[in-house]
Amino acid sequence: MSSVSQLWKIAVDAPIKFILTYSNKDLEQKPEMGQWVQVPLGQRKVPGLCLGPAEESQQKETFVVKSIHSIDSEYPPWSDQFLGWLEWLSNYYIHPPGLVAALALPPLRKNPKSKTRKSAVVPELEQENSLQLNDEQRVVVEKISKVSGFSTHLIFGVTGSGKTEIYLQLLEKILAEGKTGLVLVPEIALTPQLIQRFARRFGDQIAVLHSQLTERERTNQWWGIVEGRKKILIGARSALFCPIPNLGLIVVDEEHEPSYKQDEKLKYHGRDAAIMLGKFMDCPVLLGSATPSLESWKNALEGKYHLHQLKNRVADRSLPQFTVIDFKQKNSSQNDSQATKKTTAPTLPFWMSLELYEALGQQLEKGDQSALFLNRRGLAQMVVCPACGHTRECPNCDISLTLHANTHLICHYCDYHENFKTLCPDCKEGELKPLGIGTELVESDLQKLFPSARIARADRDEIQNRQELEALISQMEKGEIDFLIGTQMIAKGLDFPKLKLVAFVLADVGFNFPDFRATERSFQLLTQMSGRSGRHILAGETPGQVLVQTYNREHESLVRAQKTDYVGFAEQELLHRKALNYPPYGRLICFRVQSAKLGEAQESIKQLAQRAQALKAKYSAYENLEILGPAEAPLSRIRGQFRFHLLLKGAQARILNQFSRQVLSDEKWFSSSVKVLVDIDPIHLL
DNA sequence: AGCACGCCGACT
DNA sequence: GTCGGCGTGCTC
Repeated sequence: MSSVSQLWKIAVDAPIKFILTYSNKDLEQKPEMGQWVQVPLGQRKVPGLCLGPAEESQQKETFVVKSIHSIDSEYPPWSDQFLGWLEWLSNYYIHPPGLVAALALPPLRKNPKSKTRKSAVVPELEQENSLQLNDEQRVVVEKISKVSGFSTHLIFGVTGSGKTEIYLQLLEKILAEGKTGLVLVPEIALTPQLIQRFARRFGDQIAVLHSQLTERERTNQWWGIVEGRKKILIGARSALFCPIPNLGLIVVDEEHEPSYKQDEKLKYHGRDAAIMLGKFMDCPVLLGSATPSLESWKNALEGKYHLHQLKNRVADRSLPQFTVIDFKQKNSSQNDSQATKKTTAPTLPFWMSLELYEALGQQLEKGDQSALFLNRRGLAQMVVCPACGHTRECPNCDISLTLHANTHLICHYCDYHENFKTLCPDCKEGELKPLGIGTELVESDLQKLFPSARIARADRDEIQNRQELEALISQMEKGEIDFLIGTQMIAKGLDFPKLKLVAFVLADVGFNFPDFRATERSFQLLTQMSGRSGRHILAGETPGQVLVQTYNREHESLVRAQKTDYVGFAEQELLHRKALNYPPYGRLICFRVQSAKLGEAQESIKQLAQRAQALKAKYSAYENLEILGPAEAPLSRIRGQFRFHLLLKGAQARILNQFSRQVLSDEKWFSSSVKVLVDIDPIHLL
């Protein structure tokens, strides 16, 4: 037993707001800062991260200090910098320190006789040398490789301008210096195509982490990095939590992607957390996007980030031709135009313009591929009784049920589903009629119009996992698909040489979202999806096509996307944000209260708001802070939980954070049947 | 997150 | 009578 018993700060793997104190009296050796230990907690034993010695004076009399059970020697001690980053996450996002720390552990114990079995996670491929850079790319690589220590760089370049090659060459330089690299990619863009590209360049120095690996695969990849056998980690946002030794560069590709924000548990933003990690590790951080988030764009304009612009597509590739089809006009003149063309065109479904029909026919004739984008799943958005107006709604959620396959009504927010019966259950007279449009309807209508076409659909119903997505990608590559219909899923990272027409079935779906970021997101989606069309067509050849069907031809996002004018779009949108003090000017924190009992949820949000108002009135530091609400959440009930929220808006993140802690400091205010959730820098307010 | 405790409905 | 459903509370 050690001669002197000391006290230690331990972040335990349990949802406890505080860092607990344990002694080392039962240990042979003292623990080290950054080491994992096993500690008794209540009736059980849990892992805990040692954050260093605790001062005796801090000790309260209200509890009996227990002793650390054992030191877990499986893991090397975490570095001070990495501990600092974990602590920052816990403080900034107001999340229990031990739960943040636990994210940095692999899912399984090390396999003692792990024969470093050749994993299929990273394919073995013949290595390729780096490509010749064009002048623009070379300037960026040179500038970034000159800086040392922490700095943030925004690489703003259109689709096809060669951002990935810049990442690859900078990573090569980092490897040559004996350091390691981290590349973050949105989960959906982490395709075999992308992994192969890295594997061809870096061979077996690559490790990959994403949610679809098995726990054993993830554990093995984790150790490959931690033990230094692998030098570059490519992964979704959670790869940030791998304690990479000797980190020299962090890349965040498609930094504008909303999926970088985790919206449960620790609600961190992968891009922001990556920048902080770069700060703690003192290494450069690269953000890349063709449509930067307004947050990053503003930081670049203000000189907080270095801005690197790529204006040209590599190898002289051409931009697609972008046509907008105005449905408002269409509906008044369609009868005429169809009358004249009656001999050639069949009666078209309501969602399809003659232009789209003809363009699709041409693509089919040429043997080229087309993609139809619609951000809505199912056959019909809702079913309505024409006799009494009844709509089928989810019994657990505040939402109408979506019709699928003409047989099932499904709730898109919980797993509720029921058989579709046409007789109205309310008035027992009318027949429920499908209303609205979804990907299933597009698919079935298309098949009727083009019986010979090979059609595939890519949405959450059709593509359930990575294997299915990979199968679809390979079908597209082999040219076995003529028309690809899809949601968001087909907008990211896919690159098909024969895809020469991209159509937006109804762009308006994105415009009317009740969220201050709706315009930004629409612009990003339009631009991103357009970039999929004719990626490999050279200047001078017939360019790819983009067709956008809309009722709102003048929508800011559409007008700017058509002109490929990001800078103009950003300037305009920043003015709107500034006027309302929304991000990136003001900062937001969203409190959400939820309970199965309506009354308790209402009562709690009221008390929360009152407490917030009282605090604001009491301290002058808070006088410029806005308290919006309380209000019913736009989706007022999900999975049987009633939801209310309160939005805080302020100029400084630090003040907002402090305010939120004070508001939450006594949760005794709420009955324990209600849950209070805090979302720092929320991305969507639903 | 677990795990215990405690309070109500169903069954050998 | 007890078994076990889950709502509630606590963890140095």
